[in-house]
Amino acid sequence: MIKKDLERWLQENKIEGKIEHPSISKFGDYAVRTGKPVENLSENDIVEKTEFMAGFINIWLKKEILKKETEEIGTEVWKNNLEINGRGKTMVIDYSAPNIAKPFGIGHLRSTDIGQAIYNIYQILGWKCIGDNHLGDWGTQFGKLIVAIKKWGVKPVETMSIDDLETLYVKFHQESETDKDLEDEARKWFAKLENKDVEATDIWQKCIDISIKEFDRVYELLGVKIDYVLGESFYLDKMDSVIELMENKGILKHSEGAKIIEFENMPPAMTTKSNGTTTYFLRDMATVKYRMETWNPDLIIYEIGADQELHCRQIFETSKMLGWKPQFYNVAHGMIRWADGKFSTRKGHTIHLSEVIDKAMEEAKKIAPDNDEKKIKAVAIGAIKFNDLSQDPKKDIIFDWEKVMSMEGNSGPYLQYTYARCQSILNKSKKNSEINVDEKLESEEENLLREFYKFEEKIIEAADRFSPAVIAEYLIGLARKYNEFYAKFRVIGEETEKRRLFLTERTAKILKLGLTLLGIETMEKM
RNA sequence: GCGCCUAUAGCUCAAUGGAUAGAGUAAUAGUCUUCGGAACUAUUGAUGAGGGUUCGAUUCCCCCUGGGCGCACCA
Repeated sequence: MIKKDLERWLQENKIEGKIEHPSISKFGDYAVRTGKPVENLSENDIVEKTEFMAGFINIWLKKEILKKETEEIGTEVWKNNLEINGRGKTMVIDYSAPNIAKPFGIGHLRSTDIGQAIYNIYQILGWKCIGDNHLGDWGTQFGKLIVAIKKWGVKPVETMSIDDLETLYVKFHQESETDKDLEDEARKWFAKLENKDVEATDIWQKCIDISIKEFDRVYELLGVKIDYVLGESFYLDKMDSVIELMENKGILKHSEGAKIIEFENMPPAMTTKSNGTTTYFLRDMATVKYRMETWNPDLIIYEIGADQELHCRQIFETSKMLGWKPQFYNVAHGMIRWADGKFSTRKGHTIHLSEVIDKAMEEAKKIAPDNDEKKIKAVAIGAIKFNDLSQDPKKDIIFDWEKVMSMEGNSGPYLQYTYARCQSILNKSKKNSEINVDEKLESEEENLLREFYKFEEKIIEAADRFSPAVIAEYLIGLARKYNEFYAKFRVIGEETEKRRLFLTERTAKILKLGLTLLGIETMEKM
């Protein structure tokens, strides 16, 4: 990796400071702020020249090394270099986690596609990755659902769709505003469920079956496969031992009939309610314990919305109190909301993912009516995912129909299109791709050559920052540079065909690798 | 009330202490007898307010204002 070599060289010359890519390319490939010039720099394989300006040492890399690094991208050597970063380390990532009996909303999409991208990024960096879909399949919400089904269900549960279930759930909330007894009834039914009541369990199981079927359809559509689906109910028989551990550590307090854990700088977390039923906090603690015992991870990542930031901090802090060793991180992605601020999910006014996909597919069809269904779908999903992935995860997303379906400019389809464009040239040309760095390059060509090697750095940065957006931004920049080049020069039939093929081929390679990391499909033609 | 996040161009986003704050979109004017126009070129346009730290602040600290989320029997 060039950056590592450069760091070594700087050390040899006793130059300290953060190396960075200058804001403008005319200041070189890298720069270090030293404040004063440094004399007698040692000879080196990678540095072509340096120049002191405005407090910076600007550094230009040798084209020979740029060529070598570029050629390596995607090869075994390259993969091996990346893998060194995380070799021997294990991470578990908790993502997607839709709730049973509720359609897959765009909120869960965010968790799903960011989580999957982080998984892919850590994996290419050599980590052993375990994806765990922690389904919301337990809790008082089922008490509510059972009450609603028994009171207002007009057909047998097993024949209901997931939308029917959602409608009933929403109705429960509306009715319970006036009828206060409903909440109590729901809690009683949940207690029955926890005590393995036959009727409650039967209804619960049927709701699970309906939901899983729907989720599988969505994951298939999104091209997402999560290693494990261990919902909350999986931990039912694993909670007692956690309670015992907490008792032994003396961190469990009794308060108003409930069992809680208190923290110094946070509100308390409840493990057991006054009626004896368990909470999702306790199930989450059992989950951490199970993950440790099963996979012994170094790092556990939660890809969960910012609305559960406190809950996550309580889990992390409690784990620390129990002396558990993994590092924890919560992506705490921002909420999706309208431009005017409101996004009322409680009132049943959610946006379902299927609706977004349908609309995006219509849009993709308008642009290219001749494309088959498969390509239309890949473009539509590419647009939707990219919209999510290209923004800093922790910021809220303003939901905008036009932007979600955008297929121009900074968009997934722009990248897919650029890739297809490259492939089209590569398929037409009969020549080998090859670059001779002694030839004088056009500035658009040189811009490309000086962009390729950064890919590796961006993957590492994305992992450090838990932000796939770092890669998304880079790919947009690369595609833009390629299209600038493309608009100005021809490839096929020119004297310079070989080297232009090289630039085209390398651009395509990175776009494909990068999009794959983001979980976005590429196609040869579109 | 307390805690966490957040404020950059008309709109949606970049810039994680550095050089001239970058893109997309919208608007306007162009490029092309297209190796694929889902493209390219050009013009217009921005750091919420006030302090502080620093050689240097969109970035760090304080305060004010606006927005989002959370704060025990939902998950």
